[in-house]
Amino acid sequence: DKNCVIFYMHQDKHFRWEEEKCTDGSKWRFLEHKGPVFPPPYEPLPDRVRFHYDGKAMKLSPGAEEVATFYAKMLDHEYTTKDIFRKNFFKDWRKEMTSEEKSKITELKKCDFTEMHEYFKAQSEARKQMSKEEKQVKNERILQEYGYCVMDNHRERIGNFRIEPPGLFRGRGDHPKMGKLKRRIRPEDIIINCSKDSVHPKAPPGTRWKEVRHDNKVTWLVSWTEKIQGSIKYIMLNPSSRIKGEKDWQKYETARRLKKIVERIRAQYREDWRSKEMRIRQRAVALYFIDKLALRAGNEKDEGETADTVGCCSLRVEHIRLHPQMDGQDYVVELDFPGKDSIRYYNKVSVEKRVFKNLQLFLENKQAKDDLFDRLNTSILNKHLQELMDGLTAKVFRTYNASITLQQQLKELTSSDDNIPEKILSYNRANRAVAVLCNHQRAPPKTFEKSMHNLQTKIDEKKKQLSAAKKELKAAKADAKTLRDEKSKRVVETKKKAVQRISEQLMKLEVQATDREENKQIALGTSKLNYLDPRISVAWCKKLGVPIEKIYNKTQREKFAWAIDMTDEDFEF
DNA sequence: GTCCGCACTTAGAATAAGTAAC
DNA sequence: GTTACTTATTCTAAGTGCGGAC
Repeated sequence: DKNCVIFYMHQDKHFRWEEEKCTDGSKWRFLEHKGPVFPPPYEPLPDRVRFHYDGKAMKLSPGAEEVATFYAKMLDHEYTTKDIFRKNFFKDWRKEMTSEEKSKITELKKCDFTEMHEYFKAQSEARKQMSKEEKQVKNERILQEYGYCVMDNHRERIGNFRIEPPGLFRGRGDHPKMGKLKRRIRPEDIIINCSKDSVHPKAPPGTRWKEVRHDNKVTWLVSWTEKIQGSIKYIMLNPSSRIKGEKDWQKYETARRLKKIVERIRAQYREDWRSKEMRIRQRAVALYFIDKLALRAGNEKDEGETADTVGCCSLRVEHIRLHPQMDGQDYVVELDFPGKDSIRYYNKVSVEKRVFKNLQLFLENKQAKDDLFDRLNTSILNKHLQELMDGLTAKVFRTYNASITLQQQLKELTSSDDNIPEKILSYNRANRAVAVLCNHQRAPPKTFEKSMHNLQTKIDEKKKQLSAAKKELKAAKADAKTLRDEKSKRVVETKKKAVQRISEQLMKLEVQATDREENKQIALGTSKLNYLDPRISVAWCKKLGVPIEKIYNKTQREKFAWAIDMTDEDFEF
């Protein structure tokens, strides 16, 4: 049966497999869990920790105090300097005040939260001082009780089994709702999903769930509606689970099917650049961007509710500039737009003449705020892609291009003669090429300069050590030449080994420095976790004798257990 | 087509844990 | 043992894409 999926996975060293998946869209047959873990209730501040308004100490009602602490905790965060954040916070805070407080506290800038801030800083300091065991015993107990569920005969790890604690909404970029109050979630807000014939999770004493349902067409265990955006939040399984692993595997198999026909698709969209129909030209140019530049699809977003970010289909005139000539290249397209998480995408790319001419056409008679692709959206694009290949959507191109790039780069950069640190540097460089393609950026770590400096100091020291060791070797050799006895020969050998060891250490440090410098603003984790077929990495490790632990940490090995299990060194993406 | 609800993947930041240096 | 820094894990926001109602 084609629809049957056989899934192999190691867990607890027992070979485990699932087969005969149902084809009716059901995701499980049995599901039992203990429900979510709620954050602890609010603990009022001790009286000595005071809030000041307009220079005077003021005791707040518990409700108002709790919301004030959310702000106090963020005092040294940039958020609290932003107007929108402050405005949204103050508005929602006032809703929690008694009428007396409301009439007194009328301006945020007269509020002084510093004592509260200091108090929380001291608390988190104290928490750090707690012994390892103290923290772990409690965490471990909760993890064992709530961190696992049973799904179809297997005990599976749950991803996020804790309910999000109340706080202030931290939207990314220029988010219009940043600073708004994220209310405490109550059991009455929560929907439980589990098997009818399982032991249902108990709501905390004196409370009840909003609903208990038994829907095996979905994978979530717990859900609730988040009131700031009105979206639904879920508790789902850990990436190491069968249900996630299988889906992940499927994702890469879809990308591999794209590989087989991608040249045909490319030929077609190039053909479509000449279409008589505007909608087809737009579709073809957008697809070219998605394929060549690994752009995201770009769904529409509700204006005013979210930060203004775009993807391919939602690009506007203001995000693109055309340069017939630039830096010695023809037909240069300059793209500059805020992407997912408001990360800036900036790129100058030389394109084919037809693409350039089409873009000129799309821009004609338009204003800065107008859509570049006015006859296109993600739904139209994906419908077209679906016709080209079963399961093909815009994001499959990102997966495909990321994985194929890793495979090519690994081939290009690594040689079996390299030593392990060199191989790992090459792996990281291949990974980096993908991260650059996918525009995975990070803020340079706060300690970056210092840590680079420290590393350089280490390198300098190691260099001194090396020259000293070389000197000693030379002297030993001279001794051996004159004395010609066994003992001095042995000394030469030891010194030789020392030189070798130290120069190896130096090389390692230098490689590390290069790696770190090149990684300053680039985040490798996202591509490694979400875009790179793990079988490419596993095969590479096997072929070149690199231990898998050098590439994947424990969590990653758990997530990719299926790939580690099934892949031999000949695997080709 | 358009809109909307829903479920799921992808994302960088924040925080915790681990480790090396002192 | 403590501190300083690195790495792993957690957190939750922000995307994608599907399907159904109109």
